Amino acid sequence: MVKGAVIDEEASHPLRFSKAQRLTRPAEFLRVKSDGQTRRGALMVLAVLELQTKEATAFRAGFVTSKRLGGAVVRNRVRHRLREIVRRHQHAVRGGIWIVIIARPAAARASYGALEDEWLRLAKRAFILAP
RNA sequence: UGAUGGCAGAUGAUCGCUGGCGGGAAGAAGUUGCCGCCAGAGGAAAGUCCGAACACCACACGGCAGCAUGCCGCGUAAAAGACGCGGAGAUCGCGCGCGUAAGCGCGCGAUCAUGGAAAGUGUCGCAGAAAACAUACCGCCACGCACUUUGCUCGCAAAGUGCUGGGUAAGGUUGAAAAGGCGAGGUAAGAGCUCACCGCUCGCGGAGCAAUCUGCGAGGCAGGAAAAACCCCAUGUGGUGCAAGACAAAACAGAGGAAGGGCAGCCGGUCCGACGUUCCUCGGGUAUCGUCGCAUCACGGCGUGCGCUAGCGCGCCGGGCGUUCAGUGAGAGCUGGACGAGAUAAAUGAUCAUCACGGCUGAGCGAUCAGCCGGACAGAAUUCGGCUUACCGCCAUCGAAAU
RNA sequence: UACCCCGUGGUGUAACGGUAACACAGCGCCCUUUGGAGGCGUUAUUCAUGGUUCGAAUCCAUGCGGGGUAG
Repeated sequence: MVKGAVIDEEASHPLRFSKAQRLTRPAEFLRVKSDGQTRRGALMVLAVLELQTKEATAFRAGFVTSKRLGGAVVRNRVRHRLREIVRRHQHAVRGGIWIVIIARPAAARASYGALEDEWLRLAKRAFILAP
């Protein structure tokens, strides 16, 4: 009864993407970078780490926008767009993985649509989309 | 095209992000997620160039060193230290006037880190005689000596040349800069040597809060530039920065006390004791998806909860501060209303539509319509006051130039 | 976020306030049958803009760029 109410509440906002679903600690980023596999694109680099845990937890994502992209405004905009792309496609991604998206300098001038196409292409190649 | 001031597109939809308050749910709790309401970047939030608040560390007193500042007045929390406003002076440019000239006066504009070069040390390349104590190169000048020529009254005169010592600083070349300028007198030649004017310095008086200006008199010219060379004088000045710093508590060092059996460990002495063990208290640095600092306030009153009290937390009302709007006032100001971001891999967003704005193209006599393109610089990070730099454009006021 | 340091040819370094020097690299020419070595030449808005000064790489101010330290 209580559990059902929780499910109903979650279903009312299916596209929510809170901080708990993001990678925030430096150790987590280092782990994905060293143990994960990377796919390189023109606008971004996608790194994926398979977790060994048995239970099917939701995936977690981290975003890297270095100073090479530009000023604070440019970096914020790119990070917002990448987060928006992952948020909108979060139900297409399977669970049990950590992913890190590193923006490359060309992403500073790319539009939202270009970033979205690039992300979908890389995600397909990395086999992280749900069946 | 310049100055000053203002603005930094709006509305809606869908999906989200962060914080606060209220509600209710899970959990032992820290917390976690849900629903509703409210709030959520700038004129530069930037650079970190100055200053302040605040925090910690250091601190007997005096001095030195170092650093900073440097015309005057006022304002500000900020004495001469950030800065603003006003004034004084200097330099440069333009125009006008006076004057033979040197120079002076007036107006407009721009710039100025604007104490001291008569305390000292050092510097001023090349060129030039000389670059700072004028030891004077070419010169100029008269006297003396020697020689030559001419003249004649035959040892003197004139002219010229050379030399030693002397007098000068007028003129010359150089340079960024040359020892007051210019005119007249004066002299063998010259020189402020003397004089007029101008500049300079000093003294006295007047105006001004002051910087400074100005009148009169005197001196006769010393005192080249540069202190963003060292330096001197005066004044000010502890250091580090919110990653400052405070707190919490797990584990781990360490200290003190108590309990307990003479043993599971070990030692001394021979049936007692130390270390160790267990518990309690104190305690240091470190780690932390930690908390506070930190979101306008070390203010007042009332209510309420906790507490023996002191006091602490929360709410409401009032007050102060800041921003902004409205009214009033010549202005200073006064009155009233509204509002007060707070993240931490770091919120304030993404997408779409409509309207407004600017530009271009096309159609139309025109109002206008259609299409395309554009919207900059840039993102709070302890807070505040300045400065500087970046910036698509739009609006208002004032001014200038050209056509 | 706070603080600190550094900017000279393509690279690494020099230069009391007085003509920007040296090495290596690059390019061109000479020498050589060819190449190497060697010789000669060339390559600088001293990060930018102002200021002080007769004169600035140097002194001063501001900006720009780069790097570092602190959890």
